Amino acid sequence: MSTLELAPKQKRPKGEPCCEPVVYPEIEREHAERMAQVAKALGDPVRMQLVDVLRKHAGKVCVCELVPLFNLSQPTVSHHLKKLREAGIVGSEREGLWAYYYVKPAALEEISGWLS
Amino acid sequence: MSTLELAPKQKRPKGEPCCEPVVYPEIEREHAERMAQVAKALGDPVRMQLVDVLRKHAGKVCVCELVPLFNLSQPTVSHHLKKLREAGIVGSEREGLWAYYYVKPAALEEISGWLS
DNA sequence: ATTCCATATCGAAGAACTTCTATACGAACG
DNA sequence: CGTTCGTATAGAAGTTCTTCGATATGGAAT
Repeated sequence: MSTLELAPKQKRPKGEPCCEPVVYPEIEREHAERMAQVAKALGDPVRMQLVDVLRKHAGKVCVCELVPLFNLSQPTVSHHLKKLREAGIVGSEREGLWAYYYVKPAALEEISGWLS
Repeated sequence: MSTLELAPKQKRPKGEPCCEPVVYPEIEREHAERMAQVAKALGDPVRMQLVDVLRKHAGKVCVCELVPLFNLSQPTVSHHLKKLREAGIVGSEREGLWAYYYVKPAALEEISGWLS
């Protein structure tokens, strides 16, 4: 998409289109879709706070500690964690009865780099 | 949504305590909601590419140049631009028949800072 | 004035999301 | 074994999203 150039505006031609034809940025499409997937996963206040807690903790956090942070049922928190896992933002491990979640920083690096 | 107060963990009736020491959130609910709103607006590939185009051009871009970038109807692109405007990510100006959109960098700074 | 043009809004269809309750699963305890 | 506990999944209800075609809006040109 960096090679994309937008034509300057011209006076309105009678029967012709308003703008020059523009090349679709195919190369950047996968990039945008990957970042949009991550952004979408972060686009919920509950998941945003879940990620923040996991990030600040810089280690694994038990689900049983995450559930009481919200006025939500345990299955709902589990659902949000699953969404974050599907987006590649977090990973999880089982230890006996308990499940521990942690942030996978690589998933956030692409969008973070794009934003800055 | 929860105010993110941490309830004390209940330990298992028998055996070891359920979890590691409690983790406290470092971002407030309103902060998370604001950033989630921006992330949600970016959580669509079309809007992600729209913002990318506007950012790379570092100026105002006519809607008529944005529409042919996508295989979407003009009302759909207009709808996505409206979502970005509602999230504070872009602004728009009218000049005669044409509408020009531009990025408002401040909206991206908060989430950008949080990510890095 | 009237017609044309670029954009925004409306209304609807179908998909996806968030949340719940109920339940299933697997590990640990007795 | 059966029970209990922490977690995940299933199914359903209600809401929100994405997209379209149709139409409205308002500036510009004839």
